[in-house]
Amino acid sequence: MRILSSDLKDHIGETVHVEGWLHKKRLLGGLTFINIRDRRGLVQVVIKDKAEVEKLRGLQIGTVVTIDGKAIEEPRAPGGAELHDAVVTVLVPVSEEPSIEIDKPLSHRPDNLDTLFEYRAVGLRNLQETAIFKVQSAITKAAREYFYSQEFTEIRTPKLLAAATEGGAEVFKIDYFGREATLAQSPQFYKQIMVGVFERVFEIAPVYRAEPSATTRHMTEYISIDGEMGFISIKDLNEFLSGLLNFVSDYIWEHNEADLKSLRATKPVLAKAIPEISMEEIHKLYTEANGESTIGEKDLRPDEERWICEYASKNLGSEAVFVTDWPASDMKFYHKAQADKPELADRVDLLFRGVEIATGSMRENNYEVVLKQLKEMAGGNPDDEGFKPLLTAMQSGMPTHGGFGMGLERLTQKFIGLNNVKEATLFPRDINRLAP
RNA sequence: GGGCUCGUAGUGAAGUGGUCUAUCACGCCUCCCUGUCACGGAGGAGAUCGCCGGUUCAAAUCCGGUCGGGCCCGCCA
Repeated sequence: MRILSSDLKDHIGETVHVEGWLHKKRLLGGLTFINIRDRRGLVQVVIKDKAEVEKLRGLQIGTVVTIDGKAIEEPRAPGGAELHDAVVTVLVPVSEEPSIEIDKPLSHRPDNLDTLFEYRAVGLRNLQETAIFKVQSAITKAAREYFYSQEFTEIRTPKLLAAATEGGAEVFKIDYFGREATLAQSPQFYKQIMVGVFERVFEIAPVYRAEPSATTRHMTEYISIDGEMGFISIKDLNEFLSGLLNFVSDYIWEHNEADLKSLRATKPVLAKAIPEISMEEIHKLYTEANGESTIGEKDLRPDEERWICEYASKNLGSEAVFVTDWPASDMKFYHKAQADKPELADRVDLLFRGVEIATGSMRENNYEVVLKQLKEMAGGNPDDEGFKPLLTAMQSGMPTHGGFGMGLERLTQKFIGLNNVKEATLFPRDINRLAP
């Protein structure tokens, strides 16, 4: 029966069977140490029999082996236990040396990212890389748990669409049996429609954006954590996002502390209720502090986003901050303007450690108003098959509702402290990269 | 789309006109080594310095083009 690396200490004195990948060889003459990697981590094997060592001659890291040996308690071994009197069986020999190292940390310098991604198939076996994606897996799990705890229903919506509808970002056009189709930029309309069904829904799925952006925070395909809920106000939305971010942070630091520490991540300081600052106020503060005026601008500059996060960290006790009161002139047709201040949109952006990780807003739920906004703000045709389902839902009874989209990779990047969002992506897609 | 910047063994780096027949580290190969865990030691193989053209007695190094990256801005998650 196979024993996993982390269970070795429970089998001291027994002869056990281990299966995994050769991860490291250290030959000291009469004594050889090898590390075997399995899904839990590494197990150290000590081999004295030269004939057993010879079985591994010429074989590279990655070779798939089984080891039968005696589990020994040994304080000098990592984890306090190791295997002795090992019998090695090579299951899959590997003679090609890896193009990129997998037993030492890989370079994440911006100039070297291309190499990092080029050799992803083997480079991801590097335990430092693995740690990033174990954390990401935990983030996804935590987010999902939080949604369920708040009575959300998980949904799946199509990514192949008839037409570009949402507006804003560029869309990918593809050939669909001779017709033109597009790839979804977001599940926006579908999740709103589903509020009429389930009241609270979420989806964690890829979205596609054909923007020719070449920055450390953009990709053409990324995972969007989308939530949408009915019978709420913008305050409820902020409260939910505060709860979500705090829950995820606490969860990963409880369950993945070793991974996070190995990546030199620090646990973020987050206010239970993440502080809110209006865009106007941020412009004012930034202008006062930096002498460069951004007053009146309809968006935050990237540098402003970084600065306000520093500010919030120092003065408001939170490394995340909400940006509220966005100008209505820039809002999308399905957004809702503030009831008492129609020049402002009921929208909020969540900034975390210098970047925007989520955008949320209240949606216009009045059919007549949505219809008007669609025509006037988006120049859209209500009879377009892309708009019809949403409008039908509006006609069929939609409560006040709102929701958000959050970038999983950006969230991962910021929790860990990676420089580029692509480092938090197994196989990143950007304007230049379509493989591996 | 605009601006800036980089390209040297499998990987990461040094070298900014001549002694470069290109240096170092990791990895790889051979040998030594009984407590390694970024093991240590001795030796070895591996690079037409992204590509094309130009300047020069002489180019990895200077210039032009080209291809491929990266960073910032716009836009966004």
